[in-house]
Amino acid sequence: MAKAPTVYDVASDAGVSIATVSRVLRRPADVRESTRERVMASVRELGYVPSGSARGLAARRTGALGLYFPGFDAMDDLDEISDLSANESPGYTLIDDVGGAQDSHQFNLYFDEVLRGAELEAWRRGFALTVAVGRGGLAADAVRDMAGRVDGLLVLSQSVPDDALEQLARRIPIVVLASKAEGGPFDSVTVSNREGMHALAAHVIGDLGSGDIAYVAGPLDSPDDTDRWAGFVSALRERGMEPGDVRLRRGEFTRASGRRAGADLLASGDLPKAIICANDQMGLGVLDALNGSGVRVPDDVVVTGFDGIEAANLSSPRLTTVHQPMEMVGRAAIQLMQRRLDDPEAEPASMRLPVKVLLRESSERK
Amino acid sequence: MAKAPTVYDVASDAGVSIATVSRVLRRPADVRESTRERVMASVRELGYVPSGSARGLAARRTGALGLYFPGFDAMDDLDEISDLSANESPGYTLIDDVGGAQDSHQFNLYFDEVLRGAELEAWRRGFALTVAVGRGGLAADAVRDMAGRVDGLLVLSQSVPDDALEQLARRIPIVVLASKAEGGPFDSVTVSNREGMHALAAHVIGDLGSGDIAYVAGPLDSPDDTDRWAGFVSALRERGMEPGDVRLRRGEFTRASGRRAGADLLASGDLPKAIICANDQMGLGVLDALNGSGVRVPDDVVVTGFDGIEAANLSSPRLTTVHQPMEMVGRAAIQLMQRRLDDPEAEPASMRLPVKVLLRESSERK
DNA sequence: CCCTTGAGTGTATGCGCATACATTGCTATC
DNA sequence: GATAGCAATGTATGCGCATACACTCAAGGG
Repeated sequence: MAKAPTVYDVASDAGVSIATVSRVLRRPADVRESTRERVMASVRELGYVPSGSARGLAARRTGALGLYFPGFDAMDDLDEISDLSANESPGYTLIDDVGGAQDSHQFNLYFDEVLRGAELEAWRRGFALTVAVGRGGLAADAVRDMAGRVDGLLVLSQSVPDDALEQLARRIPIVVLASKAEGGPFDSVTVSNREGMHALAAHVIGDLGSGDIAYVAGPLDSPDDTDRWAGFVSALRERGMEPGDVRLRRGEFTRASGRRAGADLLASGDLPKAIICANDQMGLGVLDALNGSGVRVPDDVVVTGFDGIEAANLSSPRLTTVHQPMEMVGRAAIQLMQRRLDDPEAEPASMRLPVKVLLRESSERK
Repeated sequence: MAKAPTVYDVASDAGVSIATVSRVLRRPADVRESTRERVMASVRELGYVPSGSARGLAARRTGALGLYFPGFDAMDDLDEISDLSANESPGYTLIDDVGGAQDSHQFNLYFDEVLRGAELEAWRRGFALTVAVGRGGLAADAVRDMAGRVDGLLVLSQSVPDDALEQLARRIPIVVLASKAEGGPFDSVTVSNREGMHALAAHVIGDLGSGDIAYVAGPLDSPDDTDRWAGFVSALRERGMEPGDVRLRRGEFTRASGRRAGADLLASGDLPKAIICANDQMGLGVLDALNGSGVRVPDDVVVTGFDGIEAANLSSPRLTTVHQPMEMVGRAAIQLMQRRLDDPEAEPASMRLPVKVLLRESSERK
């Protein structure tokens, strides 16, 4: 790895000054064509690549945006993969997976899709995108480090302590994703959790006629859960019902906890007419429990989820759900960031993205 | 956004020199504790965040690694999401999705998982990870820009023109993912495509007894397809069969092309005993075609896929497949990069990662 | 023929940090 | 009590680029 050539090398090779080299790269129109070609030839010949650090320092902008997500502390089973001698192994393992768990680690699909949208939009605008997933307790440090190297920061709500965030906001624009509160001090992107659940619940209740309903909620500290519950309650009230009229169970947004909730309801010997779940994983878990017991969905019980994950589209019956536009969340965040960079003084804005209520076989009789 | 404080501001606030400030942050042990605390207090008070650009320039390393993936040109339907007034909308759309397509855009799950692995491993090593997805014809430019801002580049095979890559390799370490050829000039990570398909095919053929087999291949220009075919052929030969003894169809790695292949085989009126597909999407397509026609899988026909995507775990019957360790690919790539950064003169190395052959209901009779 | 004008290029500087080297003030040593 | 030795800190410099400003030169105007 020879020492990387710099503007100086290119300049002397092409017989011009470094200013001209820089201009050829940044404002080609300002340079005579013959000069430009000479410089470009040297650039190619030397394999010159401008230093991002030097550019960033001189121009006072890095041209990169940062995306920070909270991680799952648990996943850090930190084994080295192997030494290179792995090449000697047979290269495969035979596994009898018949009857294997249909459960699956689909845990951070949320991250994946948001990232994809953010990357797309960042690319369109000429930004690089740097990603970091928080792990362990060093969120504040990690995000701080990131803040030093980007022009703007996209942060998932709750992933960074509020005080640390406000600190950073003094230096660098911040957009909060999936913020619980619109109208905070930051630009933010939210999803119509509440409206979506309201629409879904209203539909289910309206179809049913009867009010015999169970609600499988998520953890108490989840803002998503709070919003969805609020939407559900408002739909109830429209029908003259109260939260007290509903059988409420609380899970952890996991398929296993959905299975438990479903089994409990079965065991009670008195199934409700509908089981509304605060997310898809739990909805799928409920389906698991019911499918194993001869109960027919949707004929005996209607089941719904929330999120619109892929597995909800592949279950049988397919799960009625509310699809969150996760990729759009990423894209919208970058758009808000662009706006903020263009006009640092603008009032904090909030984008609320629409959801799609997908009525499928788990709730619709043909 | 007040002007960001610098080392100079912190130094004067704390009554020390900038060298001391820098030391407090980088080599705390070299500074007396009382001084250190004074400096840290100023850092906190001023909300100081070190400039990544300046650090990178002075230290000659950016502390970031880059991950470059080819994109899907088609996906760029570049609509602006909306103005901020979207907040006035109802926030949801009701969609009757009964009988909706179970097909799904699972297109860049590969990207997602590799990224996740790379991010994890980069984080462990204190690197930031910058991602870019190539779009349009500017791969060389985009990757060049990226090269200027990272200490090392991970590149998916085929995503960057070879000459551009070799150019860059003179300046910056490069690791190629899913390289077709081990033993090239670059460090690379590959997956045991060939060995996996060999094992799977040998298992199927052995079970079957008979040799009546169809193979649904992918596009001719796919290195993955080439390797898998090679593994398949070697398994055939072990049984004394030749490629000519097999019915070969070629698809495009899509579910639709799998459906077509399945329909064709059905229409021939003479189903083979096994249909080996070069990827899961096509395998699922074949299942789609067969499921609609009363043919029983695996009793009448065995069907297999390759890749281990989630949908293959959720189909009915569940699809026997070969699972690629995509997250491991990302992790291994970072490990190779670390090694290369530690020892720039090391011989190019290649890691071949093992796959898992997952025998499931589409090939196994109980 | 002198002056103005503008296109094209060069010179000089600063961006914010890390770090080699110099300096200071102690303590330990004899 | 003089000196070597070390810990703690300061001074000065360069990293590679963008860019404000200065300069040159040729064409056009008076």
